[in-house]
Amino acid sequence: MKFARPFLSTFVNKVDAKGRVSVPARFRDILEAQGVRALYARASTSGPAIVAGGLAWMEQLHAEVAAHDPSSEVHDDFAYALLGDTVELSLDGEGRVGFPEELMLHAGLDGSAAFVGMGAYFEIWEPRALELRKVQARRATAERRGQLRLPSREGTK
Amino acid sequence: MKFARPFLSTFVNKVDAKGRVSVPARFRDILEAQGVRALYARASTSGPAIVAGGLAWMEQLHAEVAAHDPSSEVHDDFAYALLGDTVELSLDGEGRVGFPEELMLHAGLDGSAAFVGMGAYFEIWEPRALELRKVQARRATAERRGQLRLPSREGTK
DNA sequence: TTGACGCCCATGTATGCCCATGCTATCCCA
DNA sequence: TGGGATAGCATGGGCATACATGGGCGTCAA
Repeated sequence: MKFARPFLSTFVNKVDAKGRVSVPARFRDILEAQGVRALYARASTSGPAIVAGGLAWMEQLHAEVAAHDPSSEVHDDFAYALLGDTVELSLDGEGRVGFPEELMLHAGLDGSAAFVGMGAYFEIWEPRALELRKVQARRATAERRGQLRLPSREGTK
Repeated sequence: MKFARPFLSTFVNKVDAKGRVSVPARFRDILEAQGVRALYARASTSGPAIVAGGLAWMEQLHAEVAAHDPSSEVHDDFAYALLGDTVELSLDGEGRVGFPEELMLHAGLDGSAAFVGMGAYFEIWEPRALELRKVQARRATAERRGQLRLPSREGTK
């Protein structure tokens, strides 16, 4: 599979009265380059955030599930947790999506949403919560200096 | 074979007085794209649920059975369990199906039914029971992610 | 005759689709 | 170099449609 362009940077957009949010244009381009005007999203298991990605990311998850014996417990666990909880959201003509109530609550979204690129996928946070998380991440990263691994020629810039 | 659009997410619909349930529109689209306005269903062997899928899924099961020596016991076991207990249910004009009494009982359906996408197929659960199963699945998945680190990509986070 | 089932129509609500507006950053030209 | 023009993007709101749901009627089979 070809290497998809990574999701980068953070964008904060408003959530309107109808619960819609504009997906940052940069992210939109990446998503559409994968063939569909849609994104796939589910609640993060490690924090108050929504994890989302494009078709390529979704196919990876699907492949990961399909790689296991269909009659195994592992397969089912993965399927329920990864596929059963992931929703496909199509973008409207202006590039917006409406997250299900459940996801909005999980991320504590209210008024505005922060899209943060994570490479192959991205996350949506309540802006303040993300800021706190970032502070923590920067501190942890500073302590781990020298542990960064560059496997091959990653386009990390 | 081409990469089929996977069944994703979870939808909860009501079971009306006549025992009919609306198949989620998304699922319907996938089913119809496979050529028939019908779905194939049988009782799950691993829990109180109905396993269902479209023509593609059915053909895959059929192929699995046919791959075994017709005179072998494995072949017969698979045939009885996978094919013999599977029913073909056609959708009505509004995209609803009526599950046989036996399947309703097996899944403990009563009032409402949760359709959960599992990729190549999907399952129908009693909403509460599914939620419990999902909690367990998420926990198991989180633990496994700690163990087996996939080198090339992320997965969940 | 009496259900069971398939087929058809009705309705409220949620959803997607479409057009309009304003902001901003960039570019062009004087 | 300053000011105006322009295009891309985020945002708002109205409207049509799709969807889930409920109910009626006829047909076919025990």
